[in-house]
Amino acid sequence: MLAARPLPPDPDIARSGAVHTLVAELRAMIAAEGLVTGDSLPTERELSERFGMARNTVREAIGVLRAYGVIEVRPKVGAVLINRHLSAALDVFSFQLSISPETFADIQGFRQLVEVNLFDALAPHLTMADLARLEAQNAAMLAAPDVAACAAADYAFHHALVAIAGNATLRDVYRIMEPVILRLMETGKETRGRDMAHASHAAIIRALREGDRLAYQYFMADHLHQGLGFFTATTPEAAP
Amino acid sequence: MLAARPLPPDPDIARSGAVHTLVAELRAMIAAEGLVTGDSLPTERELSERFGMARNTVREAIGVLRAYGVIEVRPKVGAVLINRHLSAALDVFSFQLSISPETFADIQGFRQLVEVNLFDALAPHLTMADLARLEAQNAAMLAAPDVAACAAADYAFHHALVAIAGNATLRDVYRIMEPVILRLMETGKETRGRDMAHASHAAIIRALREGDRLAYQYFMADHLHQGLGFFTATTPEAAP
DNA sequence: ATCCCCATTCGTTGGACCAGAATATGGTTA
DNA sequence: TAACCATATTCTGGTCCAACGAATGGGGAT
Repeated sequence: MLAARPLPPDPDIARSGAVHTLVAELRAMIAAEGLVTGDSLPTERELSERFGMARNTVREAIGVLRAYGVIEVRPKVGAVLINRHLSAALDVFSFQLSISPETFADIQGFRQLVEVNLFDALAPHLTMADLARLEAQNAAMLAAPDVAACAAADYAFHHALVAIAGNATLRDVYRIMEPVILRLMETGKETRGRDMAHASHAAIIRALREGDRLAYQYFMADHLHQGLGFFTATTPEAAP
Repeated sequence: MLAARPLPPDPDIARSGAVHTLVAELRAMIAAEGLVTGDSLPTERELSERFGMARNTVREAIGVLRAYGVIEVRPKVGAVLINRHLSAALDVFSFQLSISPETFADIQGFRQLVEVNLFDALAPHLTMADLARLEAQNAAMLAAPDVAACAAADYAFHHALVAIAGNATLRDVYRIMEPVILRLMETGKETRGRDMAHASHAAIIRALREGDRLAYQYFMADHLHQGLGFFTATTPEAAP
């Protein structure tokens, strides 16, 4: 079962076959007919008839397009064009995202970079409803029955914070990091307890409510630094 | 509206159906059996028998995994695990037909958030060689023969900047966004010329060399704001 | 306008055939 | 006998076909 081959001499993905050609033809057809987001493709049977291929082959090609975030197929209505390429690409990227110490460090560093400096992107969109939701999520963290639920609530708080900024790319990036962040938070909860995180969140919310940029940055940096501290102690290699 | 949804983080994508569950099960199987790059999966017929699904369904799931860059299927050999999810993500994102103005603004906003605040993550790792390379790339942008090459050099500059921070995950995310950033830069070059970008880059490098955090933030924000400004000013209605 | 029924469409299944590659087989020769 | 090469066999993926179930949108009846 274990492959003994050194490495495939053909690094190229299969560029032949009916499915691949059909994907290319569909792409060309979309471009030729000027279809835009929201338009729908013909039915599978019609496509199979038009291109002279079996419906299973058409389905496989459509599956590729769906995995690529180009179309979204709804039963009875057909395949409609969507604009979710980046989300799909990030999904693909994160499919095998390993939960390793390096990834932990990367993502925690990314969170510091983003969340501490998020205030300016956040403030213009912030509403009272947002603040109420953040407080509800913070309360839910305290009421969580176990560590996993607590970590989930913690993640929900930060994800909601990021979502308020209204940047779909940033939200997608956070979404793909969710499993890693959850693991990170669970470990943190086990070592530090949840009260500290709750207090930090409350301070962050207060700073947001008062529009205090410096206070927000201070509390957020402090909050994230707590999470970073525990695990840098467990990673031997953090240099160059 | 805030009903306690247990698990669906993204209700957009279809998270049901035999194909999706099989993808998840295959993913779990790979993790459970500790399969690594080079190992091979059972045959389609064996999988269909083991999971009680038709071979066509198994094929669709395998097609998804192949589109995700997780496996590469060779005739007679079967599906072997590969480690190409990053390049697969690049393929996915390059596949897109048209880039919407929303995506442009979105990614530019993401870049602002990241790159403007990158200084603190950058400074500890910055070396003289890094500065020299940045200057070389900036010079290359000026010497580029055409707009595409100029945009490529521009992207190389920013990618190198992000890479210096030493965050591999962030660097990969930037690589995934490369096609869109390139398109963005090409359009910018056509309207604004390259001298302005070159001057901004030079100012950024100077700020880095002098360790001037505020100057770096100022010039980077200005630089990225130019790119955003042109685009928001010239957002035409998408091709109907 | 509302409700109900039906036709259409996707989702999935089971089976079939074909081309090609890996392997076993058998014959040939040193 | 043993090494070697050509052939036959046997998998495996790639494609196609026919069919059924479930869900849903639309059209007709009220």
